[in-house]
Amino acid sequence: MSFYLYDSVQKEKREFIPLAEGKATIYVCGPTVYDDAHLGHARSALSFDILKRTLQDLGYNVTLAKNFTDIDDKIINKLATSGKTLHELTEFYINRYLEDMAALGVLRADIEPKATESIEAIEKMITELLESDCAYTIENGDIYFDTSKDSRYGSISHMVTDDAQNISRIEANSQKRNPKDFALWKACKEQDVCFNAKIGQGRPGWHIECSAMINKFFKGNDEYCIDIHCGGADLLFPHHENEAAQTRCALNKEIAKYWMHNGFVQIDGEKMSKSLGNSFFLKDALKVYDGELLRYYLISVHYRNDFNFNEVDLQNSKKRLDRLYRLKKRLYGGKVGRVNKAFKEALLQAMCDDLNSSKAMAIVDDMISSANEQLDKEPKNKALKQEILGNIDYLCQLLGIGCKDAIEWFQQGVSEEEKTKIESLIAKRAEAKKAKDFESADAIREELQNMGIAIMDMADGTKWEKL
RNA sequence: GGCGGCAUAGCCAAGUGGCUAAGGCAGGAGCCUGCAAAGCUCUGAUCCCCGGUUCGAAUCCGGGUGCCGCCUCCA
Repeated sequence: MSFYLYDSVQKEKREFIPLAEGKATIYVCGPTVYDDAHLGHARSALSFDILKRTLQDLGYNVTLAKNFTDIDDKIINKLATSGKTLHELTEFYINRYLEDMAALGVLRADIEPKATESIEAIEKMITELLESDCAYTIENGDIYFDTSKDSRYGSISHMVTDDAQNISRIEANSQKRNPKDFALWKACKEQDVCFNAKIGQGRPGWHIECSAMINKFFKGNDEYCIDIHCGGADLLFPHHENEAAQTRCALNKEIAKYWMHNGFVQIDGEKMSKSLGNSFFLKDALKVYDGELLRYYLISVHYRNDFNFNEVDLQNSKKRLDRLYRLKKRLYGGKVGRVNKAFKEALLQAMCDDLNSSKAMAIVDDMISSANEQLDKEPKNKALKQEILGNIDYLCQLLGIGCKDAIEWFQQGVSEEEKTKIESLIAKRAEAKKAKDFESADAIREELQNMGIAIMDMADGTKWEKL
């Protein structure tokens, strides 16, 4: 089965043909670690997590790198008030990021490079750029990239290079050769964090990190460094344009063969930003909602579309995901068999079409309905039960959905004490039912309802769920 | 000012030239149930507007309207 992805540079779906047969190299632009991760970080991480899972399922040996930008203006600003060292501060947020991603079921990257641990590679690349006159040093010691030296500058984002037409908000800097030139290295100034380097004491600019780290960790071939370069839609310009330019000038090849960009997350139809006061930290969302539910909700919309996060749709997703767990609960404790071939093919086929997770989820819904229907007809069919559990198992592997324990899923946030009480009320109700005292039975059901517990009488006894 | 994206039933959301426009939530009907719940079945849209191309368009082209993003740090 071939994998097709929408290349956001060529603006069309392209068949994935890797640089090296059987291997896939992916680089995802990760977070700048000066604060907790928000829903946008989650969306990006999830988009490329399902990319990795799909390629793995197709048999590719996938190497995914996701960087941490751990030196940057915002981090330095935060340092002043935090009382921490740079390393303490960034480690703190890196760990919190990783915790959140784990809760969402995002697989750990194979390589997690940090800018501060790649100074040598960065310095080497800047030196090469200086030697070929693609970079220049200004009076204060800052080193800039000369965008005019790259004839293909603009080919990634398709932004026009004629600055007369482009009312840019780029600060005028008389020492820059071209308005679009950007800093590769920022020379040490007061109260700055500095690294010792032959190119002068200072710290790297944002764009050079990614280019240097990709070159450090991936060999690529004569034409490209890696297969797929991923990131948020906002990174296309200038970040990815600049990455590509540096790599062309320093290494004489393209940084990536394919580019993928995920769409934005809005909150209730508005852009998420601190100034609007609607920043939605994952940590806060995870206090209220299960990580797998957030995952399910966030991948229910195709990764390239914008995503409008809101409570109503999230609750809709909860109900939808509950259906899957009810099916899993129905087969609780059973042996997990092999996945149904047609189901697997259909799911994978959907994912191979530029990660159509939305379609994949519709296929899952169909599987759930038909499984319930068959189970109604043949409640004792062991092979059937095993296959359904096999399907759910595969779903967990491919999409990271349906991985949790089905009983626990419906009992989240219920204490042991409450559970005992619920069980005893259910036992009481069973007695009342047996004695045909439906009035008492219904009263107990209402009492449970008021506790936020829904019950359902099944063939093998009464089951309950936390609403 | 430059560049780009989106507009599908009450809501969310697939589909990008051709069989009955996926799927979910909400709503309606039925089966099941002591009654419910859960589960199953049935039930809903000429695809923002106007032109054009085509035997045929939600899907392609042109023009509107509306929303959003990038051009400054941003996933």
